[in-house]
Amino acid sequence: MFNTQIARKHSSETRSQILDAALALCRERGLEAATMRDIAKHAGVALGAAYYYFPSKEAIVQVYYDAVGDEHSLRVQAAFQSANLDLEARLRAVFHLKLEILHGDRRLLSALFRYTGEPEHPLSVFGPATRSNRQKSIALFRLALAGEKLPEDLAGGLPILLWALHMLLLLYFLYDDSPEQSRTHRLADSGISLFVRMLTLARLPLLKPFRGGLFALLRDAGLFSEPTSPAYVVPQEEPS
Amino acid sequence: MFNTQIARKHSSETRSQILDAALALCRERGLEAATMRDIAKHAGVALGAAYYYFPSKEAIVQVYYDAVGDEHSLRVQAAFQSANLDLEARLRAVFHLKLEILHGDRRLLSALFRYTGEPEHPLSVFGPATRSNRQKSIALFRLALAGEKLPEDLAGGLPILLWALHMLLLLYFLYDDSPEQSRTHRLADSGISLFVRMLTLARLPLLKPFRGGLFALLRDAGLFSEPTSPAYVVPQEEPS
DNA sequence: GTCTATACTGAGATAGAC
DNA sequence: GTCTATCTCAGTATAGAC
Repeated sequence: MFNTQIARKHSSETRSQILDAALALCRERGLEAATMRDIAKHAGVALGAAYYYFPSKEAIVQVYYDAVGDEHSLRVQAAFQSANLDLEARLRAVFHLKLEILHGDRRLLSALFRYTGEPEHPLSVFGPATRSNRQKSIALFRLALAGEKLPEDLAGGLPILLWALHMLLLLYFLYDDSPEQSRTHRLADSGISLFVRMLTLARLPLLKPFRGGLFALLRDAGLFSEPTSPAYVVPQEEPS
Repeated sequence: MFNTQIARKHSSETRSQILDAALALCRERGLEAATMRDIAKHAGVALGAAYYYFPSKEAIVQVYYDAVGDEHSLRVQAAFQSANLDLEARLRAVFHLKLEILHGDRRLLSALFRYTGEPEHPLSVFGPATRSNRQKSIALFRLALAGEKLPEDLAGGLPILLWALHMLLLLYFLYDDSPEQSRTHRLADSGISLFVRMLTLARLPLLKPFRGGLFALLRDAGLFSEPTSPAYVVPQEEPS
């Protein structure tokens, strides 16, 4: 599998030319329709060069997936540092920044969703091969919740639950034909608002049976048990 | 697109030989790995014959999708007629019968999920082209809820919500490596139990703000508004 | 190590003979 | 209705220029 560390060995700009051409073509016409030959042609290189840098079309999607995650981490951290936000505002930042990054990339996102039903595939967003992408994303939700006083099970589980809901939102985003996907943004806001209210409600003893039932269900589903390296919080930028 | 009505024009058994071979191969090795050439060979016909009956490989998946839906409708109706079940038992029947039908077909199901992120694709389970499959499935959940006294918005929305949850369960099913996917079955039971309890809770006036918020959210998401032909209840078997 | 040119393979899909 | 031959094109392989 391609990974970004190898990139440094290649001195020229050829790689990014190919990547740019690939992403542009995929944005325009989707992954299927963007052939490696077209990509190479648009990048001004031979077919072999494209395959030299990206062993397959999927490798390009992988790089895109990683890049989106990194960009999201950077922007969320910047937002959290630049202002003292409350829980709702932090969650809104996480969701809307993601949507902003993906704005215009719905066809690329479609390409990624394609492997969702194939657990063994290296690009399955729920599969073992993308665990580190997932962990980085979950860490952002954990960061958003960091200020809250929560019982341990919730503190461990809610970030994963939020991540899962955010994946559902991205699916909604793909189907959202409103201008600029404004419906998706509104849905995110309503959902976050409801989530925050429920979090308050969940502390009421009256709702214990409900809360217990729901979270037992999520725990059974494994939603609360994605293994995490305890020390991991947020991806660090390597000094170049 | 292929549809089952055309089938009658083809007199021979060739079609079902091809279909059987195709489904067997796809169950065994997945859609990608099952080539049309292999399918034709296993069915004992030439490549051209396979394409004569199924204009594309996707057409085979389409036929499978339709067949699963029809089989599910038949079994659910049979279960509901053979005994007087309460709500929880009816919902269990709908969920477990679906899982039984799909048992052993996880690779085929994977193939179907592949198009979930492509709204325009004829096989997208959320797309306009599969609306009738969806309506048939939603009708079964409506049937399961039929005995309950519900406010109008819930009566309209809950079947769609249950259908959406059932799709999530199928995704879980694909990732469930427990023997015979027993975890999925248990999760279905817990989820149904919780759903029924929540339905009771939702009637308490105390929870009005919560219920209002959640259902407003789902309505905004469009989950409650999939257009339905009012007269439609359950697919009828055409007398042959 | 970086890249070009070109030919090969395998698979979906089609045309036309019978 | 069925077969054989063929087309197209993604992806691969390779040989070699620099």
